[in-house]
Amino acid sequence: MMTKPYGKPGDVTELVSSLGWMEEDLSSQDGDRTPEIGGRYRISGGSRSPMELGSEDMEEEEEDEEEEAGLDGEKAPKRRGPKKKKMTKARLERFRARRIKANARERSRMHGLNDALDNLRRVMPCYSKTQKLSKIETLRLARNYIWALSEVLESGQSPESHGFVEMLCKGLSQPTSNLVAGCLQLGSSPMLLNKMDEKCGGPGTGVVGGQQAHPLSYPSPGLPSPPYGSLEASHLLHLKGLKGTTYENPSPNECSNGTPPYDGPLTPPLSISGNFALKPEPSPHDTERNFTPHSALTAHYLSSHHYPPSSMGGLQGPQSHTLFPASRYELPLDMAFESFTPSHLVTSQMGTIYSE
DNA sequence: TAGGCCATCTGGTCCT
DNA sequence: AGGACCAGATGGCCTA
Repeated sequence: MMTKPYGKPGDVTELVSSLGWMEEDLSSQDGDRTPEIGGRYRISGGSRSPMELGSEDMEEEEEDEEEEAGLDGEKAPKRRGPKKKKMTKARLERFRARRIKANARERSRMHGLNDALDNLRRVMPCYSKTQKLSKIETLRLARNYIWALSEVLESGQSPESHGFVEMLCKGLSQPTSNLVAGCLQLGSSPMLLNKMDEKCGGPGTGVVGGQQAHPLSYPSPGLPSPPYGSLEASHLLHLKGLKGTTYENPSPNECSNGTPPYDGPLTPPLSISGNFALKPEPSPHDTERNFTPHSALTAHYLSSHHYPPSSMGGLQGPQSHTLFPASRYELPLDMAFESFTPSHLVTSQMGTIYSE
């Protein structure tokens, strides 16, 4: 996949040529994601670019000559801090090489972050490959989703209730709220559509998590038409069918849809849906923290194990001894959004999920 | 065209 | 020294 080229002004080629750089094939640093324009690497051309600063000193061949403050003027204010060493050619080259490597790492890091966000999007109540939630909306919805699910567990509120939808939509933008509301209204009037073609199980199978999924879609009046308003069926199905569901967790890689499998350690919220509970005994696979988008299974598990709501704050179940430090799992998603105080339910569950 | 969102570059800070 | 992480800056793309 080739991402869009950098939109930055300034072509490093000039700088490279001025330095005597060979045109490097930078693709080795970042795979196919290396941005190129016309085969040339582009970098920012900010006014403070060290490249430009350095280029002025390039003529200097003296090695590491210290600048004498006051050489250029008796009134010149003395600079504080470490004296800047002159950018010799060698130093400049090292600097650039470092910078390019750092840029590649940073790109890679951000791609990883985006991949994680994509994984998060996939477990949201409404997921569309074509109309992605923005990053901020994804986080907001995730927070609300956790909150709403905890309410389902704690108060027995129906996931089909108006309140559930309201919780999900709290603080979301209008379009996202419409999307979520539209998706969840499906719960009472599902329509069969082979939406699962783009989900797990391949075209027509509709198999999600070992169950026969009922692909849902929502042609909501006044709402953006699908796929904007498409629904990840498994969520609602599990929300609706918390009782008596036999669940076999598929491999995390089974739901790839052509996207890279998610094989890294899961962040706690994502792991709500892991097969944490149905295998009391740690298996060799437990360390992989299998992941499937069926968050409501947590509810299923907890309810089937008769965890009273009162115990959620200090989980008294068989695995309560494995609770993780609360500080680590206290929903950082809250962040700068409006005040949000979910029960400790989810936090407590995390300890269970991750018991090893 | 303004505003939202995004990808990227960059320099600073902290840590190993 | 080098990597991870972060926040600010910048510019492109898209949509209302």
